[in-house]
Amino acid sequence: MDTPGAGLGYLRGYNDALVVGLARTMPEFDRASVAAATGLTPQAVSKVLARLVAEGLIEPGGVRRRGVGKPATIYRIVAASRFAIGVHVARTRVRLVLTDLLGSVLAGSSQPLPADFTPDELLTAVASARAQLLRRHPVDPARIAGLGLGMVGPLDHANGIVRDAHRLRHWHDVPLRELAAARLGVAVHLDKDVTAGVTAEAWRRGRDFRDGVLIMVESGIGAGLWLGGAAYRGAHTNAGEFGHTVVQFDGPRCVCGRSGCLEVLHDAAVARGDVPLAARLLGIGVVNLLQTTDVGHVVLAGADLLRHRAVYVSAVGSAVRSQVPRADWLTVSVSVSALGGDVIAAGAAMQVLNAAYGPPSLGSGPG
Amino acid sequence: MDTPGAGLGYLRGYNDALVVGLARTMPEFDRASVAAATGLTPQAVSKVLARLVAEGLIEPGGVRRRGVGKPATIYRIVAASRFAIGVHVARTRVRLVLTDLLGSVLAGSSQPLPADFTPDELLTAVASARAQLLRRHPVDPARIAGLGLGMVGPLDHANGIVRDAHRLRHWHDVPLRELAAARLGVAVHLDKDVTAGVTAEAWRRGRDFRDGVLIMVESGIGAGLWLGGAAYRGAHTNAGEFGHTVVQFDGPRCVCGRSGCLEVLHDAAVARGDVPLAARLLGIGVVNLLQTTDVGHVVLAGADLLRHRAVYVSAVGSAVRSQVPRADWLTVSVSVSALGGDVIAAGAAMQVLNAAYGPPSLGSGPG
DNA sequence: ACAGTTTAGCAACGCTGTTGCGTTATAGAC
DNA sequence: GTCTATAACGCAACAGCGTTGCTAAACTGT
Repeated sequence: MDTPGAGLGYLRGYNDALVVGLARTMPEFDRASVAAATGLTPQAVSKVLARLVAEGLIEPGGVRRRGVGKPATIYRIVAASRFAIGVHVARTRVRLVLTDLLGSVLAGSSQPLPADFTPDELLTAVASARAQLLRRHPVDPARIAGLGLGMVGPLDHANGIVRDAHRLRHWHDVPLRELAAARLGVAVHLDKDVTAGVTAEAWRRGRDFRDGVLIMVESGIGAGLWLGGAAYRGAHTNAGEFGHTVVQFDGPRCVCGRSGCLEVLHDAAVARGDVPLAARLLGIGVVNLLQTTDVGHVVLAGADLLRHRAVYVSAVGSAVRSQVPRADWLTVSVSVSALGGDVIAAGAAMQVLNAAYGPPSLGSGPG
Repeated sequence: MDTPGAGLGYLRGYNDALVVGLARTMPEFDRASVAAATGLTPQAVSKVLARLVAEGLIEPGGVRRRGVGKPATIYRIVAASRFAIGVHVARTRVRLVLTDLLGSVLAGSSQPLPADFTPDELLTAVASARAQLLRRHPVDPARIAGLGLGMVGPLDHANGIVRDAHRLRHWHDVPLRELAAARLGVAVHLDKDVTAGVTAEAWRRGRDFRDGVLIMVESGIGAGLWLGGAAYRGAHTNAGEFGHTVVQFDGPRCVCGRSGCLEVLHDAAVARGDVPLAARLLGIGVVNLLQTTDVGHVVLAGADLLRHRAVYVSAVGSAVRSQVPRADWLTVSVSVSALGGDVIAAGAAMQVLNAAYGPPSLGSGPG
């Protein structure tokens, strides 16, 4: 990958994204508060706000009187100015959601998938679900920023190619991003399901969520990583293969070839009906992840986890409280995604929004 | 932390750093190759090169004839244009090195530390070792970019405060960066030892080293993380506490309170004289780390590891080859740091260089 | 000697955020 | 009712970034 030089366009995109980011989490804001939060001069903020108003992303709405002096103009984000469609490709069905610029889910639609579905069968199902979705909740097509796909890896995010989707035949080196863009006629984003999921949390929570992970338990265990204010995918889009970290090195053999993987132990406990043990094991894995990445937020998700939601939250929460070294400054929040079972699909949509209205990427190589 | 807006100064710093980064790894280069590598126009590269020549960081040296046409001017980095001093604070001694802009170690100097040394005793030892170092290898003081400190955590990198250095009394909430700057009269950088170490590898290897970890085995096991082209420290400068990840959840109790930590198992094996087992355990931990972070480079370091260097390299290498899912695109390099026992001190020096001549930081929040 | 090719750099330009300062709208005092 | 202090807004000029257009310079090959 090249390390591109930066020009004025990068600057504009970055500062615009900074303001959009503030706008997402503040119900209303004025010029002064943006200037204070960004360090930009009020005059520079005026120019940014003018650009965003021209694009329709924000709108002025009333004034704020703070005693003496001319009242400040108040701005609000226009949630319905942009939309995105997110797709969660699971093993037996595909789930689509429509979100607005705030990341709110407006509507959803599902389609079953044939066993061992092909790329073509997937795209047929997506096209049909999209039509149903937009019938159910019509929006101006010009305002749809694009369509995001979240699915199981391994895949190559940079080039939009599915390498070898786990437990799916017909899915070796499939250039899905291009196929989908051609078939559906929109800009397409392809990423791992868990990375899409953590993007949903980051987009909705804003700048507080600089470092976080999304733990997904749903036919396997994976983690989506958001590190230093951006999705982290690793050198080969393979980061977060959290289920295949060993927590009992002399334990039972896993399908991946290693012994005592978190996933094999967890699934065995679930199979025996011992969900509390499964949740405790997940807690050990989560604390391992915290020791390694030191993130501030752990978000739990996935159909298999949500089925025993209370058990998992309690086990992971107490693991974090008791097994992370005690220090008042070492704070970690543990929660279940507010998006529930839609988090992956919604996150796929928000990856599209993040690409268009989030900070531009640089490939910032060292020195 | 604020998320600062970006101005023209950021742009300049970023593009300058891009070129310095190329210059570090290319023995000689011309305008065209920089333009191709960065995507900047040749004219923009001319301006950057002129700035860097004016600063003395690079110099023109001869021409390159490529057949017909006017020969291209070739440039070289001036290794001796800048220097930095790096300090590795260990439990019983302090090690200083002097490096140049390329990250080459020019000279070293050590001092013993009293048992349970205080901040003041440390700074006295550093001042004395620095005097010795500069007597041994005199350099223009104006060319010394600063002094970096690498030591055991937990600490607060952003504010330069040692929180609770592990197994050291007198080290609670010590504002060491300010104390050292006042005492030594130079710009000071404070970071965890392992983060300094991985910075050394990144600074010397350049843009190939976008994602890598440095594994250090030296009175404990830790990892320094370099993710996405920058040091990754986590939300509380506590990332990389790799020794306290559990690899045998029903294993023996560790000092940290958890059971079956990598470190407690590893140290027990070493204590029994079973270094091969210790190395195998480290290999399991390294593969766990790879599953989580998917980095392209694993660098081994630390006095306890170097003592049995061949055993560790072989065990970790074969673990990576046999336990990471086989795929031709999933390439990981495993090596021992070429800097040997100086990697932490040298890395602390390179953190200073990276701050001054590496890419400026943004705190790029999402959206 | 000349043509063709490649590199270097001056000058004008568009765009970024910044600075200086005049304009506008309010609350409070007279 | 009028005036003054205050706070926010925004026009205009500006410095500095990379870009574009073009000319000059330095080489090889004919």
